[in-house]
Amino acid sequence: MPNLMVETTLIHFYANNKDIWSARTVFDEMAERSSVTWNAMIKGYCSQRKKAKKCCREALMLFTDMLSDVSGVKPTDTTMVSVLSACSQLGELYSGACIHGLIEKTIFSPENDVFIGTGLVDMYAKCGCIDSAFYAFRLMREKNVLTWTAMATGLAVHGKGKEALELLDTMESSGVKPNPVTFTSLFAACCHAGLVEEGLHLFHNMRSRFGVTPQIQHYGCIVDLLGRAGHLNEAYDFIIEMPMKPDAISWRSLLSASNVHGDVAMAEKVGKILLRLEPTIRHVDMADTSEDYVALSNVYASAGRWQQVEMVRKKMKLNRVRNKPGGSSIRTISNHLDHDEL
DNA sequence: TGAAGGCTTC
Repeated sequence: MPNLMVETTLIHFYANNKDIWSARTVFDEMAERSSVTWNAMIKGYCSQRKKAKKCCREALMLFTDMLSDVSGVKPTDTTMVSVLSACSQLGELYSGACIHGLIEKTIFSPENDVFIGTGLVDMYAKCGCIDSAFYAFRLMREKNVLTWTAMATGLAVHGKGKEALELLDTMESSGVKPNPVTFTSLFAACCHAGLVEEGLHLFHNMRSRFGVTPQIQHYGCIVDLLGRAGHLNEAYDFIIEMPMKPDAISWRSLLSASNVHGDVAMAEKVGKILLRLEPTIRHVDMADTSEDYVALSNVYASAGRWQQVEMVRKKMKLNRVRNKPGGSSIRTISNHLDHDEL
């Protein structure tokens, strides 16, 4: 006879191992479910990398099922944190705001719960409401490094680089130490606001002042920072001089910057390096590698070099790389639980 | 009140 705890653990196990469909089968066949069971399933959906949007929609649908479940099971703080994350990933402001309302009505105040508070900051910021994110942030009594980082990320995507750097000072004086993720967000903030000097200064001081050793993602951010600002040769040299093997992300951002700044020679050089990288370094998923072929093909197309465009297309076919359709993730006005896939 | 939960560059 299966038992509730064993089956719930099994849902965790399948979801953590990327087999969300087996997790759902276990969930559907259970005779009895606790809130922990529902949370395991909802969280499982929210943390899938593949088909993330579809899974986040499933999470929100399951959440409405949970609300109307006749067994009397109630959402908990864990449930709310998970569904806020689903809204963030989907850019679903309407659903996020509804869930915020539900949190205020049913559970404790978000300002006293660092998990829920951080979830709200993240949700509002990712859904385009930086003011609401900042309001939720200010109300929180306890803020940890994840809360500060979520706020910095929000400021970064809204182009508020100076404010993000000021946030680092306030964070420091509050006694919270930044972590490697915080720096990734801060560099992104500098990048989107064109704060090249400030970003480089922070990069050179992050170890001595904050005790955080730069990792490959930080080097990637600096490449992006230099590239977007048009310092393409500097960005190239920066990649070459990295103390570790450069990853595809660094090369890809330089390729994109070369395209934006119309430097066909640099774009061609970088595009070729990118395609020479082993597929495992470029991406685990073959579908994603199409972006690199398309990018290089676009370089040639913008320069009117149609023979090379054709050559890249042929190489793509030869390597059986399929083109991937694009999509948008911001949905402010929508039926918040519709079933279509983006 | 856990079998658990929040932040990351192209």
